[in-house]
Amino acid sequence: MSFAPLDPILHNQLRLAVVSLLVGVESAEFNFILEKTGATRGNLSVQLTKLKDEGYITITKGYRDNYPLTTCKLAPKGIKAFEQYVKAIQDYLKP
Amino acid sequence: MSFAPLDPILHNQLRLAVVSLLVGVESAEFNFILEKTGATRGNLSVQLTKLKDEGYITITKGYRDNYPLTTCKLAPKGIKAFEQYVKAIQDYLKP
DNA sequence: TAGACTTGTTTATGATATAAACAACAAACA
DNA sequence: TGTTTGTTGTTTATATCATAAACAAGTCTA
Repeated sequence: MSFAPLDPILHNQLRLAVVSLLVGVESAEFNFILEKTGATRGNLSVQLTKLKDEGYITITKGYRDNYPLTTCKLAPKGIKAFEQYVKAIQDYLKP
Repeated sequence: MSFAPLDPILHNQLRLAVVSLLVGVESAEFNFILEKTGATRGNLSVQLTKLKDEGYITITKGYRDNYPLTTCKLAPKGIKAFEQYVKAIQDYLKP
């Protein structure tokens, strides 16, 4: 096999976008990610949960101005997985 | 949306590997692709058909030494799509 | 001619992605 | 006050997709 396997958790447009976003920042709020990715709330909620379940991100729930506030932060496992994914997909991109 | 959409036809490990392989060569036989990608015959058959239906590759069926011989070649549409995909996914890989 | 091999296709099913529907609470307004 | 609109997310229903197992059609060989 000349092609490294691609982490199926990251090989999804929205999840990859989320992790890519988080790599650049300390943390990000639900609505910020929503806007940057253009996703629907439902889809984003599902994919954030998946990333959390996988240990790629941590999710903190709080309140601000009386409204729920969900904050996401990349976990070490997520960082490693992202770096690994970036390395792996290079094999596919330059023939 | 800060992230360009990723062509769903190419955003699949096996199909991306196939197209990536084909970019480098004039054409490739079924078994060659099979070996290079490590896929199963069934899965490869399905994904090649999908790439053909999309107009990304052409498939030529013939015989060699009395056995069926399936040969694949990248079509112009496939080349463009691949270049576009490579460009698009860069947004996701460097934060 | 029976059995094993080659080359691929079809199909069955389990997983996945996504949007629609829902929920819980807050604020505005009548 | 109470009802209606807005905010922030979650749950669920469905349609699609990826994959391997089963199948098919022909070939070789003993």
